[in-house]
Amino acid sequence: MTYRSHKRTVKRLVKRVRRTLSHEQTAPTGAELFEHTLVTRAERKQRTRNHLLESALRLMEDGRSFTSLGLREVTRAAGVVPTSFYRHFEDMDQLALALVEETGVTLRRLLREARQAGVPPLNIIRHSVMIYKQFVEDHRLHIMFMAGERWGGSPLIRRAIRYEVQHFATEMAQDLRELNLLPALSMATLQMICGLVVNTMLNAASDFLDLSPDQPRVEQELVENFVLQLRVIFLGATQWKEPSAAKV
Amino acid sequence: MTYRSHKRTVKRLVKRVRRTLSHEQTAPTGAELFEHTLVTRAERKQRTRNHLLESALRLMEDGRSFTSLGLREVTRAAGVVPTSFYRHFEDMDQLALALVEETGVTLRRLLREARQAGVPPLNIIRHSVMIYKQFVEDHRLHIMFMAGERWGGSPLIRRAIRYEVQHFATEMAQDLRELNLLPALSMATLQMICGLVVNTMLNAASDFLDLSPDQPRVEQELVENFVLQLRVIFLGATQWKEPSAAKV
DNA sequence: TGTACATCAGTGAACGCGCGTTCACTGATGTAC
DNA sequence: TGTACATCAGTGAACGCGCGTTCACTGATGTAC
Repeated sequence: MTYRSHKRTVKRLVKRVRRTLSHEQTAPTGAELFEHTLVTRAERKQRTRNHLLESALRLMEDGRSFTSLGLREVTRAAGVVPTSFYRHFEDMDQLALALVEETGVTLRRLLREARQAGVPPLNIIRHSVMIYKQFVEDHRLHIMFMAGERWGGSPLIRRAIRYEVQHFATEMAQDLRELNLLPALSMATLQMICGLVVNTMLNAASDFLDLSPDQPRVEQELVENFVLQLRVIFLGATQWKEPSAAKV
Repeated sequence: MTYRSHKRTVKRLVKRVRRTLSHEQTAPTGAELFEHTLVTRAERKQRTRNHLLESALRLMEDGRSFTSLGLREVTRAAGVVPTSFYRHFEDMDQLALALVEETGVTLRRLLREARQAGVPPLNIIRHSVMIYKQFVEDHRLHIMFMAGERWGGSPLIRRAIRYEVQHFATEMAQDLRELNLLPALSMATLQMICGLVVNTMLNAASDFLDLSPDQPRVEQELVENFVLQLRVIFLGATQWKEPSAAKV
């Protein structure tokens, strides 16, 4: 079905080329031919949508906030006309929510990979920090967006991000429970501690990402500081005594 | 000198009123008379400047970011004409820096007051949290601004805020050292821990301020969570063993 | 004390610009037969 | 396979609007004598 359509599209383009050659109208470019013959309409729509999302992220790359982005600016960067935007999102807020969603998926992938890798043999915290640092660098735009709009964005965006962060902390708590790393702690306490850990992670991520790449010395200090902070937290966690009669 | 000037100003205004009465020109309003006779030019300039700063803060009250504020918007809220802005700040960034400065002063006041009050007799952490919560509510606009622009604002603003926060953490570390609450820890370690504490404080502040005032239940949970997180940190701190050969 | 002059916080008109959104449109892709 | 028609992603012109910034100005305040 789709294949047939493609064949016909090609034929039509060939006709257009012939028309062009004889009448000197604008010919389809090579890229145009390539595009048209390779993908369905739905796929192309999806691709434009992704361009919009990517463009928004890239515009924030050097520290600008999402709120300061303009709709026209984003479409310009994505290479489409402003009105095209409305084929994909109702307004900029909806685009932001899509970005939050994407970031949430990314974060969950981090946990899933950690789960599959299992507990590293020794030096758990430093090992995890290095993996996390790599992860943050691999997804710097998403993480920057999330960390930056976490407290700064519109209330709508903020709530969506808070939800994702909470979700992440909960999943982390469940993992800790299953790995039996802190067997003495109740689920509520694990959750509280994971909240603290996640906040510390996000702060550290912002610090990493604000670094210019030519400061290995400062970077090393940040990593060290981050490792030590997590050690303090987990040291506190291992020493934690649950109150005999829990309130909640 | 100034007093004399005032007397003359009053006389001139009286003349103006007489002129008005006889020629039906616009008369100075009561407020105008009041203002003019009460303050010097420098004081009035300072007052307008404060109005600008306050207006900017108030516009951010329901969650908008500083970056999204317009110069005209701020002057409108302050009750002056847009061009007046330039008598006080070069641009919006400079106004933001003034706000950061103000917030820094405010934060230092918090520490000073804590220092004068001394160590509370028992339940140090919960006691401190309650004082801190009150403080955050008393200076909600400044704290909101700082917490919100901390990661979200322009690089310039972000750097200024980071500086203030670091300063605050350092001062806190010195206080802990002087109070001898954690005698086993080196200054570097104290600083690292205070960094963690300050981050946790700012996160908690953002949580407090995002609450609508009719959620006492959620508020209570937030306070509780905050107390527990600080306990974990300080529990970890008391158990901390400095490495035998410190690197830094 | 009064007078003549300087300062400068705040005014108001004007500018060019990019914004978000509307609308009717184009023409490749998709579907029915 | 070909034909006739429907769909709909992307276009391009147009709109009214608020923005930041410039400029020459006003007139109360401040100063010198």
